[in-house]
Amino acid sequence: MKKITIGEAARQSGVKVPTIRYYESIGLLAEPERSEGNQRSYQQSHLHRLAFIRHARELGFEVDSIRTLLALQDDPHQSCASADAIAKARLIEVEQRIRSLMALKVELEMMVKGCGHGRVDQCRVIEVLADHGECMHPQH
Amino acid sequence: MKKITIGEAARQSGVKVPTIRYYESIGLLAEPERSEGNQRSYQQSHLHRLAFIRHARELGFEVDSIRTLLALQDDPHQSCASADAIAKARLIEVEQRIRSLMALKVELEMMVKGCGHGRVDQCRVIEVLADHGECMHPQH
DNA sequence: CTACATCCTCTAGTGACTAGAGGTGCAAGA
DNA sequence: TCTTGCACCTCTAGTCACTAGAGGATGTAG
Repeated sequence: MKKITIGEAARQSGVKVPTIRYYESIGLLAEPERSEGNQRSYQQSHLHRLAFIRHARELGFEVDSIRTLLALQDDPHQSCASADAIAKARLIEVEQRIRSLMALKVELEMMVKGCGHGRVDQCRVIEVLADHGECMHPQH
Repeated sequence: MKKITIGEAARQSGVKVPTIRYYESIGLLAEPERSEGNQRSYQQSHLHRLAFIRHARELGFEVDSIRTLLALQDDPHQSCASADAIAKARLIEVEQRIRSLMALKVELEMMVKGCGHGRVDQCRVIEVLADHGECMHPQH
């Protein structure tokens, strides 16, 4: 076991140093040993944990969901129904988000296309924003 | 000019009462007149402003961008280049966001599909999160 | 006149960090 | 051995765009 400093852990995991300390403070990452001079000294298991957290955050899972997922990971004999439920809920969110972003994209494209680079009083961007009725996708 | 209370403004604009006060506090919405008893009394112009802000927020514009857009709206003889630039920047963001959400969706679908509803140690959800190498879309 | 909804201001909390102040530890070069 | 200088430490406060709640005033319907 060689000592891994917080900086090294940050480099290897891609999670920033202050963020690692933050994860520790909210109990997402176990407190590591400390050196003589009170500096954090991580082990491989911490790096795995950080990778897990990072990946989950990138996938948009909230810290609370990650907490649940980590607890599940620690107890491999448990049913994975909760993990499945969390992932499914996230999938539904993502699908919803994609749908509304697609609608938004169409609207923004129309705005930008309509803009003749003239003066504001002929500007579609402003006009469309001002009048939602002109919006092609009033469901948002 | 009949008096429009903040509650009425909220109902008509779809912006919540505390949010309207918040917009006033950050200078996004002009301070309205007050009644004898110090209650806010809005005019039609405030409602238009609120509709504009709401729509722009729904489209994901930040408050600062909205501030710029509102300033542009107030001076219709100005060039609309800034409005155009803001909308274009937002469009690029949205396209990027859609791309990464699509990748994410694929990954989540695989996770959920792979989950045999057994125990955690056979669970794809946990496994994929733990090992980014298994991820089909390592660009995120 | 009395309920009662709505309004007021103010402070503090949310999530997930990020920034900065002010100080300590540690390894490498002179 | 000393010193330079980066990396580390803790703590507080700031970010964004709100949201929640306390504690009190106003306005309106019956």
